[in-house]
Amino acid sequence: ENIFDRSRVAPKTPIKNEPIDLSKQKVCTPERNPITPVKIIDKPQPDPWTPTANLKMLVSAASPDMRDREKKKELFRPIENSEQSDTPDSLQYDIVDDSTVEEFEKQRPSRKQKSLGLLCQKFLARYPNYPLSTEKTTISLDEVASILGVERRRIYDIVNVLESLHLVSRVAKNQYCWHGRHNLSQTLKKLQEAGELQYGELMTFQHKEQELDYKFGERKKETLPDSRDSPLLDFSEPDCTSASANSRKDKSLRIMSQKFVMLFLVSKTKIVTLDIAAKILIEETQDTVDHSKFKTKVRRLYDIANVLTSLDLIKKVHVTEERGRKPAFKWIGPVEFSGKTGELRGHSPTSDPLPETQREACARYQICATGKQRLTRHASFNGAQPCEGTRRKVNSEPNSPRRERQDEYCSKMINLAAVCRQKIEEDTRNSNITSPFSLLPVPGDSDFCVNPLPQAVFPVVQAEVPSLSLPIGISSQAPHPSTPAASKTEDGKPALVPNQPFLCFPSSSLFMLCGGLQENNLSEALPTAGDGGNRSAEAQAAVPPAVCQKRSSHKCTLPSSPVNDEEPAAKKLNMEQSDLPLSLVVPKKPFESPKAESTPGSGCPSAVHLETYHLDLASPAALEAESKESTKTLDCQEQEKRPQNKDPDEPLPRNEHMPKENANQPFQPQYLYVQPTAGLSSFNFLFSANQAPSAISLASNQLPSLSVPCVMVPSAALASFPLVCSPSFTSPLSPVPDGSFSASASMNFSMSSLASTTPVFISTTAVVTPKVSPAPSVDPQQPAHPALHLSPVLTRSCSAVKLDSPVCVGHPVTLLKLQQPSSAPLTPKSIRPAHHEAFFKTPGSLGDPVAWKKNEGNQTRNASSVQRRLEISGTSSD
DNA sequence: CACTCCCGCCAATTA
DNA sequence: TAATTGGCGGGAGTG
Repeated sequence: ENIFDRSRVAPKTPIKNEPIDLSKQKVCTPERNPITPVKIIDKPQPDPWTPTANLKMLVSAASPDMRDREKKKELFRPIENSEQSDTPDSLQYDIVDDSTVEEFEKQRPSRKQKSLGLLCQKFLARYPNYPLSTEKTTISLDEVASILGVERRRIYDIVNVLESLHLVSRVAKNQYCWHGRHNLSQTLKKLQEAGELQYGELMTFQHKEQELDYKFGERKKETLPDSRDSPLLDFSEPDCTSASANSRKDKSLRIMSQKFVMLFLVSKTKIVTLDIAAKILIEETQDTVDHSKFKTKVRRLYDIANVLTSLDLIKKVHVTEERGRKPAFKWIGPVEFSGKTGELRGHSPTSDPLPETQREACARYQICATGKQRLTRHASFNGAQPCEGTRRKVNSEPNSPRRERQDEYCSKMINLAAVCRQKIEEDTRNSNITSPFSLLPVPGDSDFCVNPLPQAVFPVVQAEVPSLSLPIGISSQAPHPSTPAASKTEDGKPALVPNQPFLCFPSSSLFMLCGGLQENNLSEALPTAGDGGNRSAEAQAAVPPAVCQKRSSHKCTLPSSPVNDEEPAAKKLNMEQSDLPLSLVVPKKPFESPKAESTPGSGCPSAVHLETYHLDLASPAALEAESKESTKTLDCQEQEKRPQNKDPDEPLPRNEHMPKENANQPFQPQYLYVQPTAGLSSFNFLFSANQAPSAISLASNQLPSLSVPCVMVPSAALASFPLVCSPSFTSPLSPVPDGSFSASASMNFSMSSLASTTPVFISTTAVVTPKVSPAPSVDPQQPAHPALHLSPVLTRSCSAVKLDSPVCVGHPVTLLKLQQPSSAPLTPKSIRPAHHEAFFKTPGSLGDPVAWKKNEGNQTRNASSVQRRLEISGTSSD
């Protein structure tokens, strides 16, 4: 009875505005019913009708005893604390109020009232977000359960999630210690780092999926724990952790919660769809996932999501895909603090609200290959290690040791990739080729904008996909391996193009690239793949930068890493290795490594490299590279200046802008290429929007020719080359020196020639060209018109772009199609990007030695039939 | 009908 | 062995 009364009273009393809550609670609690207030809310209504209501009544009645005892003890404290210190969350309180209100309104016990989210809010309302450091608040499960009027089981659900974020820790049986959000930022940071490592590594490595899959299937959770879980979990807080916690084996809910959070932190878009998350979290995966298992996973994710929502870390959104809308959650909590590992910001979650953070997160590229094929792996870390800033905690070990984990990761990644791929495929098929873009067009919300798939999870996937799809359409042709080209990609391995930052992947139908990739990884990986001879030293230089970026972006940024890079560079992209596979080239981000130095090739190139580095993340760099290659000549001239400037400046500038790392990371360019079935035939380039590391300080100077990040896929059959520029470009940006990609940049491309036949798309929004017809009539030779010039600006700008929008959204896309006569993809191997100019050539066009050769002349691009070259540079050529 | 997700059985762990 | 934890999935509420 008391309860009821109170309920009425209480609810209102605590009105939100004031600090009320605290006071309320205190007030109430102290005396007799400490608890009541909360419960009250619920009870009032339920009582009468529901069967359960009766139970609850009973419970509540009974509970008082317990409550009293404990409450007196502890309850007060929390409350007090809360009052004092924090800035309590208004939310919680508010919520309470609301609930109360609702109660009145409805009297039913509606299911909603019993939701885990609401329960969690009530739970959280009891404790201060930022409790005084000195006091520890202990939480008694029984007590809380009785107070809140729910079964213990539910409390476990809440506590487990909170524990995963270290908001609480288990002290003993039935006892948890409330830590509040003081350590939340640290925890998130760690999770982010862990997530990057995991996923990042995955990306880099790939094993045969199959094998992995099997293995993984077994292991499941455990894997996680290794790398990150333990750390996360473990890391103790000063206050209360108890040892006991450790003992527990993996608790799936906790682990799932962490993984789920990691997905958000790693995701560029910060949006994760439930189904994707579920798939990723299911070890086994891939296609086969059992339906039932999937359902179960989704249920759990809802549980977790409800708690996270109560914490205001995520919110529900809907992502509209082609097919329809899907439930998804968007991260609204602090984003990245990551940059500075060392620093923890303590409580202030918001530490970095800025884009930077995002960028950072994004920074590295991730690449996923899905489908049967495998991912190409790159060894990421090797190179990376040096950089390590972030990872440190994660891996204590050196690279090698962790194979297992890696494997695991790989598997996960694979799964993810597979999932994405499936979707993509489906989508594409369904919709058809063209559609993809259309999909993209997102309007406004960022949330929504995202593309269906990937979006949520990995940024990469998301945005890109759609765009990619286009190409697919094109694909009509069969793939053919076309080019023998220079590249040597070995089997499926990705190859890197030396000068440029590209990766070639062999066959797989789909590739996902995420911005962050580190060059390092690539590079390393590449080598394995086959580095073949291409690597030109020069090019290498360029590459290296990328490496740095990757991991720790921060550190890396610098130059040192570059050295390593070289190797990678060597790799080239030839993709042909396999047959059809498409090759993707990912531009590396050249982050700036100073080292770029001037490299060898022509002076220009070096400059370019540098730029890229800056961009590093940003794919832009890649673009540049390509462009360089192709066009290099042209651009060079212009750019030369820049380069020159750059060189000297580069280093500095970067610094300025970016605080390096941050900048770097931030952008991750993400590319996704999906090979249409046919796809191979054509060459597709994808530029990611994001990528550009805006942050990067690409100074204009730097910009070398192109720093656009691109992905090239050669498709033999298709003659066409589709180019896609990621939205980023499109973005408005004017030429921001900084790195933003300005529209202008896009403009830069000189596509004019292309225009007619070749379809070029530039749109801010996603444009789809479905048809790009493949073969276009375009003449390859045509003129070079096609050449694109990317102005330096672009590159720069690119970087900037990334911020917000993830790719998906409105990025404008530009597609260029070029014919490629030959299937041979290009292999820039030799590339040296040196040129100032950025040249984009298609393989075919390669013919021009000019550009290419510029660097060395050696390149053999014979194979390719590139006919067109794109110049990207401001005006130039053409 | 699809999406959510509550509820509580029951197994695994602990005490 | 009893209690605590927590995986799991049926199936109900909601829109």
